[in-house]
Amino acid sequence: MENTMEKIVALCKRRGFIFQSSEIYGGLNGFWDYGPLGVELKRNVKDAWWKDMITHHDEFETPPGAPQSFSMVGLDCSIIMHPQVWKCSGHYDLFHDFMVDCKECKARFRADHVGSSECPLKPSKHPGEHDKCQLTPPREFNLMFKTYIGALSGEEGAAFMRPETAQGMFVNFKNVCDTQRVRVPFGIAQAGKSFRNEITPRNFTFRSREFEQMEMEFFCHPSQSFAWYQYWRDRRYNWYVNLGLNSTRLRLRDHAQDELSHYSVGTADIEYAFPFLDQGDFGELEGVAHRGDFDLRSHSEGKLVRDAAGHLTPELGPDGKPKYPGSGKDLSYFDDQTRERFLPHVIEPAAGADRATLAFLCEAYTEDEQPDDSGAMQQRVLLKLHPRLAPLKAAVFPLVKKGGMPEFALELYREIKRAGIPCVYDQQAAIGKRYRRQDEIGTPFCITVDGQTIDDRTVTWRDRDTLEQRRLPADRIVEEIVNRLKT
RNA sequence: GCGGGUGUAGCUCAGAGGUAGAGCACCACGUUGCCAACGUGGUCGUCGUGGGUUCAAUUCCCAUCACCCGCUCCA
Repeated sequence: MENTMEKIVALCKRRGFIFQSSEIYGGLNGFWDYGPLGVELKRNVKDAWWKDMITHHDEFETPPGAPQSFSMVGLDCSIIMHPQVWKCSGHYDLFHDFMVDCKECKARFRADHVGSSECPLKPSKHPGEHDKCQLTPPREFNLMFKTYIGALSGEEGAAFMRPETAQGMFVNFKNVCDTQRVRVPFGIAQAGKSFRNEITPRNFTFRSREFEQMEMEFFCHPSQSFAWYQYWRDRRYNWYVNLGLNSTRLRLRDHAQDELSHYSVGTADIEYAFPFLDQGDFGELEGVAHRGDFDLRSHSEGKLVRDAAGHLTPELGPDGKPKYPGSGKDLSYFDDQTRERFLPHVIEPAAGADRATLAFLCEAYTEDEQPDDSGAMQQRVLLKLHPRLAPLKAAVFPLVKKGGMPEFALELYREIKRAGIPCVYDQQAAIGKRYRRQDEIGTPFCITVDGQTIDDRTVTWRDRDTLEQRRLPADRIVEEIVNRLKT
């Protein structure tokens, strides 16, 4: 089914979910715009996340599987931060490579790894050692977007647009502790744009250069950190399942030891088998990482590296001082109950909002066959989106444009809108076509006003997935929609 | 960054060196009483963009941009 993805991309464009950025100018590789329906869908994804993380969190109750109760707070940091943030986080070095291409064998090597890389041309060992090798000079690859602060764009004003939202939460750890009366364990959550100069943006919105993240940093006592890691890993996986990714296309995968980042002591990915991937391949939706005390230490002492004994210590420059000095601020936490001072460990569930949105779209895309008015089977395209995620929750139709039906339907439509529920009114074309139009954009409920409505104020409630029809009093429609949105 | 493919109406696509077509969609009117209805009428394109060859280019050539596939990359 390699063209399933093409159909989804075409549907996204045709119905106004996702457009290519700057399309009238020929498009821009790696950038995408969300249309009128897409913005609703993606906002619903982010809202679901924010509400489940922050708004609906009960800090007095211990959730199932959690070691204890805890607090959650939100944050919204600037996209451009002090350049030192990225030096201490490790992004500056790791995202900033010099690469060498060989024009003969079409291979690319990191400039600092040429001596240890293998040249495809035998019998030479390393790139550049064979007579045929044609290496380009080292070229700079900046994986972070560089920008300039101030109207005079000199190098002294150079800065970067954040490649992740996480650092804003580490940098504000002390501010949150000092102002919010929170106690460890607690989490800080943030959703927002991030930017990475991906070498190969591809696969629709999956790998974009501008994208949105939903990240949370959970600060806990080191002795409890592994229990919290397991809690968040399972809880985040179930979040996707409960919102509709409940097929075998979703999986939770623990990283192997050699796959772990330089700072991580445990990481699990929540992955989805996107239709654009090969059979058996999965793409990352969210990474849940046990980051230890790497981040708070780095922003305090300076950028850390692992020494010969395997311990994290500040990386030193030629002068014997930290290569990238930290803030020098004490970011430890004092527990006034246990009289203990410690540097909290961090569990980080970091999700891609665009990737989640795309996964929900892919999972929802369904083709089935339903009989038309003459009983012949016709193909139907529908998005089986969870009602919480659907851009529109309901559509109201008059069965035909006469007999007072449009007036009644319009009034019902307005009542639904006044309740704050995204809804459309449509009296165009035949009733069957209107149902199908809504199916294609994932509207879960259609309400039809007919002749009987005028007599007894009941309407037809039609379900997107089952096509089932029920008769309900018009006055109970808003209540019914609200109830269905809670499940 | 490399190699291959693609780019024509909102969508799916046809087309030929002589200045563009179909189906669907969309809009109007009428009809239509629950799952992509019917009739009549109507709107839509600088043929991805820029340049070249030619009397004439959407068609041939070059470049460029975007998308797809493969390689490379992916803290």
